[in-house]
Amino acid sequence: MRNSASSLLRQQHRTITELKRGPWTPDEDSVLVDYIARNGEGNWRTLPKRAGLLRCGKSCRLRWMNYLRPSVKRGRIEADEEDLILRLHRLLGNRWSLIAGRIPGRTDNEIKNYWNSHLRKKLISQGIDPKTHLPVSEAPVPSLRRYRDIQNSDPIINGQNGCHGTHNNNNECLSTAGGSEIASVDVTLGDEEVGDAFSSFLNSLMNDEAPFACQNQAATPPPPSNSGFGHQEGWGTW
DNA sequence: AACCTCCGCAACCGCCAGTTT
DNA sequence: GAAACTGGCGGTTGCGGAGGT
Repeated sequence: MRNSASSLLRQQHRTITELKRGPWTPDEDSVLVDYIARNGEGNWRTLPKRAGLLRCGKSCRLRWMNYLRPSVKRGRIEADEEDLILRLHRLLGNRWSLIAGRIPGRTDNEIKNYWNSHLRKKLISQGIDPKTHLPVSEAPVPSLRRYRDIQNSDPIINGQNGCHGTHNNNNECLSTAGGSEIASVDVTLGDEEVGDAFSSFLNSLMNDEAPFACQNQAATPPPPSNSGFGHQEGWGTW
């Protein structure tokens, strides 16, 4: 315990005395880009030292992921992208990385910022609860029936716009289950049963079996990921 | 011109889950 | 099996610019 405490202190001391924070300079950007071009991504912890940057690995990763990657699309969010964000958020909630994975070139950070600064306010001004996507006058917790209505009325979710099956962690289509399964759940269930069914639906989302279409499957094979949902927004070297 | 407020966005923080030792 | 390490995620912060007074 004492070892880890002193290690932490050393780490903090190092952070305070050696590591740079705040906005990145063009010079730092080019060092990072050059390094990754030569050596590829990964090993973020040791990357700064090897690249000669006075940043923590986390900061380097964030800068690369959100700003420097060639696949990152800059500029304003288009109307169709906004529409897609709204629909995906209605289904997934604040699962920014999952949402970003379905919008080529956009990062989770960008979508999160756009949501918080634009879309959330837009919905509120329209009298819609940004959490439930329902009119504020309605019950805060969506029922399964309402959930089914959302799915049936949404071409992205109900599969009229591309694939609509289950996906694994690599964002590959596995089956045509998912949305249609949920949509076919008996809506005459009692409150508790509805709660259970809804919970299981949410669990399926937690396993990335989201019943919505992903339009970019073929063109954008995702990188392998060692964590739950995978980071699906890019397809460079991982 | 100076000050204030608001807004957008880059960056940071804390936590978690998966992997490695 | 436990601890340490690593990468990733979502929430939050704070800076800088724009616009208003």
